[in-house]
Amino acid sequence: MERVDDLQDEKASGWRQRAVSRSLSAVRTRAERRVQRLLDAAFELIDERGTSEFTIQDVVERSKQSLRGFYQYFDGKDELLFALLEESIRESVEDIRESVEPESEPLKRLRAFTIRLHEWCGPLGTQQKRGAHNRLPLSEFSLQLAIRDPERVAAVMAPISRMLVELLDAAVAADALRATDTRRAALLIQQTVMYSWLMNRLAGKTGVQVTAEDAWEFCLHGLGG
Amino acid sequence: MERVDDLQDEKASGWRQRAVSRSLSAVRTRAERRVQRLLDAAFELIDERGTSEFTIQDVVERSKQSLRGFYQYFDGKDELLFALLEESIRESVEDIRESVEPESEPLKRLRAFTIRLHEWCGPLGTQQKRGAHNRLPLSEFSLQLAIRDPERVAAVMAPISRMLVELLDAAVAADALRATDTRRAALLIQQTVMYSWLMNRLAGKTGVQVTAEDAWEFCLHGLGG
DNA sequence: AGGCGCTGGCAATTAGATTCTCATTTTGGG
DNA sequence: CCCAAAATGAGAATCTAATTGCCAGCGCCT
Repeated sequence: MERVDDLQDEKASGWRQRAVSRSLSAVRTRAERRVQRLLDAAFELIDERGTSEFTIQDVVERSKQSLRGFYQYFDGKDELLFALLEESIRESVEDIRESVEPESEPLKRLRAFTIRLHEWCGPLGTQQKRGAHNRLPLSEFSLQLAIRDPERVAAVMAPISRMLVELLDAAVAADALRATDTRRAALLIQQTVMYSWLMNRLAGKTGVQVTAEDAWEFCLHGLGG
Repeated sequence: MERVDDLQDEKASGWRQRAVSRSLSAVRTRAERRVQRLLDAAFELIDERGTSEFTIQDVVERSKQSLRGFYQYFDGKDELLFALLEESIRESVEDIRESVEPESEPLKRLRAFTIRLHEWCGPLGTQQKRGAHNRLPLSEFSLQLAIRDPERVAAVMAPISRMLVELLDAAVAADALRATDTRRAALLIQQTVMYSWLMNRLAGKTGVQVTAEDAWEFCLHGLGG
């Protein structure tokens, strides 16, 4: 399905481009629309049901496609999930970057990153952002996927990890923080921030909750700030 | 492995009661032996395969029971999983307590707790403990179960949480630590320590790993020690 | 026009969990 | 020791959801 003469053109930037041949532009357009519909349908289901447990059938029906079609584009359910996760992380990275940019001091930048990331991973606060998706279900499956395919998840989350390491390096360089290994520090921060919703859920009705601020304070001092 | 009979009198754990309460005292002994066999078989499978993904069939065959029998004692697979988790946590609490007792200073006690808990939740180190089970698969479970039934998991982990809060309260009382809310602090510590194996797995081959020591330092400073 | 890949619609297959049925065995009471 | 009720064992049947297979149109490219 891939033609040699297509490869000499501009460098493709994402999986979307590489996935479909350009010589068959009409087919490609159709295919992309199709894939997009599947993704949209899946997102809708997640938002509506507040859970990541939909069936392929649901997705197919909602998107008015056929099972046959689904398996034409995705090797299986996991592939769909990864695609959703990738898409979602793309959005969040963009959003977080916007949130970090206006700050100039290394520590404030790091703080902005932390707080925003926390918001992205947890349940929607009272202040719903634009037409953003309900991200909790996605966090849930990132957890499940991390258990059965950690490398894949790591790859998908790489953009976030990279940004975090950069911010940490900057902070260390500016002497605002001391950390022997920023990558290790990044792991600790990610864990604390991205999955605090899990512990909050476990805490349940006891009323104790770890807020974005709490998480930030904990990380900051934890790294000796 | 045949240490079941003496449980008849002492206070049985939650799942044990639930599982056996249906049949009354006479059959009880037999029933308990049966339940125990199922649990042993499940533990064996987990240890051998290093994963928590066995089928009920496997368990039934290994324990020389029948499906009928399995469902007589457990309402479903989740019940079995919870039973295993409960059992495993019982062991760990015991072990952690032994590890904490010899220490007298509040901070050292807290440290002992943290380090030991970390060892319990992660992959087996080079120093295998007694006939201890491979606990990583169980940690994986606990994570999955925490996603679909958080309250239940919270209940099962309560003994650990309680111990931690006590240690924290003691440390705060001794002025060795300042924390506005020890329960919140407990959540953060649990999260950092119990699930660092997940992040380590995500870090994968990059070589960066969070050790028990790292986790402890992070928590200690994070809480302002 | 003709061929071929893309598609829709569906039946078939697979894997596991959970239930059901029936023949046997065990238990408790007389 | 004998019987009715409860407990079991074996294995078939049912169910859910994912994944594949099959076949007949349809539209695009040459």
